Amino acid sequence: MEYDFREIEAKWQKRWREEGTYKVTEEKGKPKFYVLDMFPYPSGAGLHVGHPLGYIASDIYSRYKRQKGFNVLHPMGYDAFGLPAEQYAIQTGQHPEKTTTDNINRYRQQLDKIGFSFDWSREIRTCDRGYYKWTQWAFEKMFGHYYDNAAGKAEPIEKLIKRFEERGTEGLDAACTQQLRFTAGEWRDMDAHAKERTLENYRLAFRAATMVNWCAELGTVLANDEVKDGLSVRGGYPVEQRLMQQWLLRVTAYAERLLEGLDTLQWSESLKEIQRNWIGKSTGAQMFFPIEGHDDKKLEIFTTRADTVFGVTFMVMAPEHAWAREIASPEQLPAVEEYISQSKKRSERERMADTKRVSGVFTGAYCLNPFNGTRIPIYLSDYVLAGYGTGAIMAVPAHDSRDWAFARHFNLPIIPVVAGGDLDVSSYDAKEGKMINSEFLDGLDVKEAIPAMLEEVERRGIGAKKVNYRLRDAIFSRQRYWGEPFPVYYVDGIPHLVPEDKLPLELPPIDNFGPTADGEPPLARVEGWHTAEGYPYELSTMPGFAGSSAYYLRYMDPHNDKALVSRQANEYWRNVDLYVGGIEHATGHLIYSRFWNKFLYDLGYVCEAEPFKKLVNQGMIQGRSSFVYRIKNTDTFVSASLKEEYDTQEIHVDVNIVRNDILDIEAFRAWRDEFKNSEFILEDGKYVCGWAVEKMSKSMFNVVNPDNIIERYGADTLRVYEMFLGPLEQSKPWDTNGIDGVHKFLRKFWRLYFAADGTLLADDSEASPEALKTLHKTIKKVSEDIENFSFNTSVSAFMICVNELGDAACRSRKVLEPLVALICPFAPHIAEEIWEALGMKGSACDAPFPVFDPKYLVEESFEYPVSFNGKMRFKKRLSLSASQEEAERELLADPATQRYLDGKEPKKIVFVKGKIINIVH
RNA sequence: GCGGAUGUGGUGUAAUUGGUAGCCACGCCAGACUUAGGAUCUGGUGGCGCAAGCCGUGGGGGUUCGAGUCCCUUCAUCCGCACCA
Repeated sequence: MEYDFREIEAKWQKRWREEGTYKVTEEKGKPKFYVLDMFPYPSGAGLHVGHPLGYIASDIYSRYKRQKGFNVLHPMGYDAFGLPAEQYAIQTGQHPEKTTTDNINRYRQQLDKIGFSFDWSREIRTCDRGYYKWTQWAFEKMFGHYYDNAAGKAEPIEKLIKRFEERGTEGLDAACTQQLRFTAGEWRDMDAHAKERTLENYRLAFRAATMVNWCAELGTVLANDEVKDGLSVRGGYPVEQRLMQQWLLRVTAYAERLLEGLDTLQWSESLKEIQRNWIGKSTGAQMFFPIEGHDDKKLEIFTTRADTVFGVTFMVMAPEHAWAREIASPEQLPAVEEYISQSKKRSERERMADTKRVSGVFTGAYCLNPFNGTRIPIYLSDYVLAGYGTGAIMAVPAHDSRDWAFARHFNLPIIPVVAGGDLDVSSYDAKEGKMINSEFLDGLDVKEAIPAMLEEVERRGIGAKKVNYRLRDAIFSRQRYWGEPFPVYYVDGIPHLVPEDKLPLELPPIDNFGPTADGEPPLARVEGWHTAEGYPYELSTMPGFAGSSAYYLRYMDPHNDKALVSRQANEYWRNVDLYVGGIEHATGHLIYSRFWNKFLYDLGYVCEAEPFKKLVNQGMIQGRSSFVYRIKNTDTFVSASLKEEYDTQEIHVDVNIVRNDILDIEAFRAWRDEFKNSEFILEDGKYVCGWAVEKMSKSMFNVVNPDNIIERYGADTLRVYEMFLGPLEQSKPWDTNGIDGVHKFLRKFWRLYFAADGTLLADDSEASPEALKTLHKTIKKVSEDIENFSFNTSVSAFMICVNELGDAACRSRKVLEPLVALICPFAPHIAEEIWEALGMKGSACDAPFPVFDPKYLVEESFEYPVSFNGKMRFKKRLSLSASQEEAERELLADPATQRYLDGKEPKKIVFVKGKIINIVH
């Protein structure tokens, strides 16, 4: 009986489904382990072989942990709201709900064939009303809270209102959009609109008019992480800056905690670094520079280099700065107006595109250096951003390259205050060297001068130490249909929440998905999109990241209609022990869900401050495209290594009709009509294709579908091969060449247990020491590899194991039984089948994972290398019990040693761990 | 510009963490078998050389008895941020 993977895999997948093998419940006293994959967005194209890579790795780890005795939560679901389904709906008129359901069904079929140990009873879909109820609920909680910096946590907005009534803003330290100052009396005098506007300055979910990334083509705004190089990530359409009233989440309130929390996480350094850069903390000072002729105004700036204040030769304000017109001198005002309107016209994209161009205008106004009273001219320039710091800087051209370029362009003085560098060539930006021209700082090192100056700034009352973050609040509304509706209605323009017991506010059906004629979001088309009293609901919907921000919590308790997650379930499962997914979510989902979790943590709904303890980023699977070379203007194709002799054109060819770079010529002729009369110039009777690594996509004809692989080789082969391909975290091209090796390995594995006629070979004979050694060597290696996510090397270890046991004709159950349990995480179907054939109890996936016993690896003698002057010459076998002196004596007596020493005396013999390694002579 | 990662045979990769470079596979070569296959099995396969041997981990330098691994420098590729003061 040969290894019939088709029958075996169908049989076990059916049994797992029917018996609910992978269903888990909370079990007090049994240690839990939560393994999560980033759930997929079910696109219309289905899965290609790259998608399951991370799922296979996490499945191996889940199965391993399960065999190690853990209660493993390993769920799966779908991130089902989002733009592509809606774009498709606009093009075809098909309702996103239908296409999404179709796609999900297709995904599920594909996933099921791979043999995952998901507990599907916990499946969630972000577009289900029972799910998005809790997305809306969390939003309402954010609306109802503000962030108290003094308390270091979110607090109910009622507390803030009470405070305003009693003391106004006095002593308030809260996260906000703008620093406001008002008294209790002023608060009481505000009308309802003013009060709400004031509260929205503090709410964690709030409305504000902000510059947003507007994508006209998609008809919606996008978050910063949804835009790349001025184009939308989805679709690649141009994005422009626009001032719009939007809902936002005050993510910045948590900037410091998001940063600090990183130190507690087992994430890759590179990913943590990406998040640190995105949060962009910088420590420095805010300082006030008096403006000449405006006694009531001091120009506020932020700097990280307070030490260079004696090198300030001009000031720069962003063109959008509130005082830009006010301080301009009458002579300069027209030029200032002109510059402001010009830079308004330039989009963010243009500003990004020519960062080298220097532009600006003198305002005619002057500041006074608060340290030495020097008059400093104030300029406007768009290299200063309105949205960061205070929108104004002190310029130190000697030590900042942008200030240097500006000074050169406008012929402004450049005063060095740190020794070093050649200021005729460039500025000297390094934070090292001795201070000069700086009065009391002279002679100090920069590293000493910075803190000394900060002290001095505070002592003289010129400013204060200040921390700035680059992180921005997340824009939370999308002018689209296929997303969570905001549970918000407006009374006289003031937002009110849909009562919690009325949630969810369901997404109404619709049949035209485009924006309305006057540019309103699609929900404006819905008749009756208002409360019973007739108050209109919010028209925009929530962005894609809303539904994915707390989904890991919902898996803990997916059917609960009283809470997002019950306290009991949350306290058992706590947080995700292992999260596997792509690095592309570094500045999106992985920031938002940490924020979301910390917010719920502050409110006491969850018991862990961080959602994902350990995170592994699987690499991207790229495509490996194949090419044929057509001689221009002919139907003749020339084999790859001969192509230089002709004038050829490179054409992508479907990788599925190429094997080991050899083209299937008949299949090629049949592939497309235009190739049916092709002629070929061969080499060695074969047509060899060229190849290149490219993104896996239909247009490159390099998409490989897992269903085809499974059909031909089986799911176990696919699983093992995907792991064998290389290190999990590394990006690599998919190359179906080589899969035969893995498939051959599984067949060899099968033949360890079954003769050609299907009879079981395993018997009760004693295991040979060699076989036991092989087994335990493999257990050791595989266990260590799984813990280190080094699955490719464990596959190699299995291959060596099978080769050795095959050569030794090992039949002992003492070796063959543990081996099944060992391979089960990788190839569960074949393992179950053999487990059953061996007559073992229960299921292989519940079998205890074999434990390594070092006693089987103990040897009496050891082979070690002998090198001379570091050059390896021969190997020698030595008794392990020998002392170093004995070993040395025996080594020197060896004729081979004498030969290499060639009569010379050894100067030194180097021993490491009792082994002789090197003889120096 | 700043930050991070990577660089090893024809290909994917491995290397006991400073100790025999190339494990395990793919491919290729030779052979066996055969109901001729996209089958199976055996042997070989880093380069140069008939050989002893020499050379080899992007390049150059260093530390060390010994370097793919550590340090300096340089080049290339990929990723993230980007006028963030």
